[in-house]
Amino acid sequence: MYTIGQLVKQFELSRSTLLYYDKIGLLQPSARSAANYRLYTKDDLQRMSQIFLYKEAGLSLEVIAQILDEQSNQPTAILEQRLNQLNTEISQLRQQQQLIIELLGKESLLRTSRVMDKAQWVAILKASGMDEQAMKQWHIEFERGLPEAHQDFLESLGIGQDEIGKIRGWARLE
Amino acid sequence: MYTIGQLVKQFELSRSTLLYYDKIGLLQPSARSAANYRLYTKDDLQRMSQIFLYKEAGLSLEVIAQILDEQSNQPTAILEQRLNQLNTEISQLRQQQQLIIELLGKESLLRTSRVMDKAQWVAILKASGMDEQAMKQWHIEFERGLPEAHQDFLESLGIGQDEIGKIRGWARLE
DNA sequence: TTGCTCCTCACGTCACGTGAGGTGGC
DNA sequence: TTGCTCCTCACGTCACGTGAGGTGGC
Repeated sequence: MYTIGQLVKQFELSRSTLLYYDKIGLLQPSARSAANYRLYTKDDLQRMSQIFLYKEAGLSLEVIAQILDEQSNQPTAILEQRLNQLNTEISQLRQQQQLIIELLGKESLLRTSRVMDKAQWVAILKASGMDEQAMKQWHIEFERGLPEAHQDFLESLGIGQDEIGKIRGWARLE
Repeated sequence: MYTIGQLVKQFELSRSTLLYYDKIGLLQPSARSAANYRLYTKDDLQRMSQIFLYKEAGLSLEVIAQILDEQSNQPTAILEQRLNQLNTEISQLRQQQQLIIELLGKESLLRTSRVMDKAQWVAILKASGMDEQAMKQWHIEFERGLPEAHQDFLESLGIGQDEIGKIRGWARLE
């Protein structure tokens, strides 16, 4: 049996987090001491570590409760859904980055910031010995092997949807 | 003079958003009609479009208010800070992606998801004609031109910090 | 009178953090 | 008695969304 303070040390979380999980029914201690202290069993710890894992994947507590309490709903579908959501979230954040770069007047910051643009990327590929022909081939292979990731990568360079469409178009054809 | 409904149409936002901005003092209409309707002037619209822009960059309303009300605090520093914050946020989301991929048992989903790993990336580069030597050169150029982005890119492939350290190490030396 | 736009509260959200005020075991 | 860990409310957070109940202009 473990008290709330011992759980706090095991997993790195706060006392109020545990209180909250108890309140919403996500993790309720299996027993109470004579002095009304919360007492957690090993099973409770087990459940807590599951919760912790899914939280690291960014799932909401409501969804985590669903996974843990209804075996019917397999986690696979939910995780795949979260994966998709992550893609949209990341691309939104990248759009914010591109906007800020624009607002800042571009040139000065590109080297220290971690945002790349098309010109820089091409320059690096050329400097390492790639020619036009090889780059074309690279798009073709990228599109064939990982079409979604290809789209995503081009977006990350701040290339517009129209140009991305063109690139992917000829990459698919050849 | 524009009513709240007209603002709602101009910018695509909700009535309650405007009410909220009024309440917290971020955007208060310059006048009221006889019937106590909020009346916004062109200056108010101007301010609203500024707010909208900064919101798209992901700034909090509190920070936006600071930028708009105190000219002293130039937006540049704040925007650069947000840029850094975006980098950490994005890399956190990528870690969530990598974790989910692990949980899902990897293989099945890599093609449809947008997450790449090292092996796939190398395969594409090779298929487009790059050899070991050229890849080494590519790391060297990447490190020289955009060191931060290089780190970031390697992280996005799910490569561990230790291996990243090694790669960047020899890329800097040669 | 009927629609429509507008008004002002007040409460809910998500995952806790932060007191305030109090109790039990060494 | 002193520390320490624990307890139970209750209120705050951020950027709104959602009613409830009511008013003014065509």
